Amino acid sequence: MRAAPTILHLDMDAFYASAEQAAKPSLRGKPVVVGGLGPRGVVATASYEARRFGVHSAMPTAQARRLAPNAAYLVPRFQLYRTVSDQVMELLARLSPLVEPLSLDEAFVDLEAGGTADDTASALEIGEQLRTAIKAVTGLTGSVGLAGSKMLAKIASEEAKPNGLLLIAPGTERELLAPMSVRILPGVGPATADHLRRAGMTTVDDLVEAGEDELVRLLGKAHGSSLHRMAFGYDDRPVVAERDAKSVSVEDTFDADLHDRVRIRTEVERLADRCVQRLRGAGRSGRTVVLKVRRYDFSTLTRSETLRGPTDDPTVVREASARLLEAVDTTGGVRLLGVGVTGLADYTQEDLFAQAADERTAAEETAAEAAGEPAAGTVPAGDDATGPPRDPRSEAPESAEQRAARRWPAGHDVHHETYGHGWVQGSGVGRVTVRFEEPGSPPGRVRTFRIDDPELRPADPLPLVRDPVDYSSWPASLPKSLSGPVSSGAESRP
DNA sequence: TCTGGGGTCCTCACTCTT
DNA sequence: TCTGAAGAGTGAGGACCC
Repeated sequence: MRAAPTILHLDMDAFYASAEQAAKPSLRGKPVVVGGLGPRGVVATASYEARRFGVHSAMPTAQARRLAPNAAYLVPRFQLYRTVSDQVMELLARLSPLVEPLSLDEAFVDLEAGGTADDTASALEIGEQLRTAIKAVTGLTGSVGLAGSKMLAKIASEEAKPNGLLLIAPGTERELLAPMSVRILPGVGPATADHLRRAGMTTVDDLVEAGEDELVRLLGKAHGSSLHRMAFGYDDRPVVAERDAKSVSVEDTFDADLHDRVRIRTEVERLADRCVQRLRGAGRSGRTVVLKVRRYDFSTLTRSETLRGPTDDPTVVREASARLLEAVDTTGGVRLLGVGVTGLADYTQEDLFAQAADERTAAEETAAEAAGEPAAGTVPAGDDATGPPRDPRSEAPESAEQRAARRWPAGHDVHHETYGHGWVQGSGVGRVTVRFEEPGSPPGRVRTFRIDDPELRPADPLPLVRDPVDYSSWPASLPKSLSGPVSSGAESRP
C-alpha cells in the first residue's frame, strides 16, 4: 500500500433515483423508487427519502410498495443514466489516465498516476474540486473517498455518504477498521458473514485476532488469505483502466412460471439470439455456451458446453443452448432462463460454420432415428414467433393495461404538441397520465390523455443541467471561485 | 409474499493426457 | 505393458458485487 492517500473512489449518491429527481422537479424531496415494476421486480435504487421507510436496493418491489405506498415508482432509464455517467467519467479522466469504472455510478481514480495529487493536502483539494465539478456539470452529488488503497478509498466514500468526502490518513487504517463489521470488507457477503459469525467473528478486529491459518481453514485458501490481509488494511490491487469482459449473457425472469416445453425452448432460442447480438455488438466471439435455468422453487442450475473454437454465429449458439436444455428437467415450472457465452476471443473460427452444419446433420440423423420425433429445427415456434414484438415474460395473453404500460412506461419522457415536455406518471384503462415539467422548471401540472392521443409521443430525456460550467481546462486552471458549491455557472464560461 | 440483471472469481469433482 | 502422479481442461455450483 502506498504512503499517500492518492487513490480516489467516487460513488454517486442514490444515482438512479437522484437523476430522476433532478429530471422531475415535482419529485424532489419525495420518496422515489427505481426498479422493476412487474410482480417479480426488485428495487435498483431508492432515494434517501424512500430509505427512511426501510426501502433499499435488491428488495422486492412488492415489499417496497407495502413499506412506502406513496413513493413514486419508476422503471430505470439507462439512456439518461449513461449520459450522466459519461459526463462524470469525463471529469475523472481529466484527473488521471488510470480510471477504473465499476459501474455507471462508481469508479476508482489513481491520482498519483495522473500527477494531480501526491500528498494528503493535494488529494483533499482535488477531491473537493471534483465534487464541485460533478454538481456543476450534472446537477447531482457524489461522495468521495481518499486513501492509500482501493479497499480503504471505497470504505471512505461509503462512510462519507451522502454528499461528503472522507480521507483515511496513512497510519490510521487499523484503528479505523478494527471496530467495523466484517461486512465492510470486500468479498464478505451474507454467507461469509454468517460463516464467520458462527465462528465467533463479527468485527474486523476479530479477523485479525483469529489469524490467517484459522481464516484459511474456515474459508479456503484464496478467500481466507485475502481477508486476513484486508483486515490489516492491506490491499495492493492496482487501479486498472481497461478491463476486457470475460463473458456476455442475457437472462429473463418471467412474470409467471413457464411450463410449456415448446415455449421454454422458444425463449431459449430468443435469448441465444439476444446474447449473440450483444456479443457481436462488442466485436467478440466466445467458445463456451452456458444455459441458466432457475426453477419454480428458486433453485438455479447451469449447463455448459465448450465448442471447438470461438463463435459469434447465432445458429451455433442457439443449437448449443437447445442441446443443453434437453438435459434439464423443467417439470414444476421455470421462472428464469438465461443464455451466456464465456471464453471470449476477438476472432471466430471459420470452420465453425462447418461444425454447425455437421452438428445439424448429426442432430437430424439422431432425430430421424427416433420414430415420430421431428428433426432438429422443425419444432413449431411459439405464439410470439409471428406476432408483434412484446415483452415475452408471461404465458398469459397481454392485457390492455400491460399494453399501455409497455407503450408508456412510468417515468419515461414524452412530448405533447400543445403542452410540451413531460413524463409519464401512470397509465391504464386506456389512459395515460402525464406531468408537464422539465429539469429547470418549477413542478408542473398533471393531465390525462387517451393512450392513442395523436399529439403525444415518446421523447428523449432532457439534460439535467441546461448550461453546465465549462470544465474543459480543469483541473490545471480551475478558478478559485469554483472551490465552493456551484449550482449554475453561466458566469464562469469563457 | 418473497428474491432482477449482468457480471467476476473461487472451489470442487471429474476426465483425459502425459 | 501396466500403473500412478501431476496437470490441464471442463463442468457445475456458490458467493459476491453493483
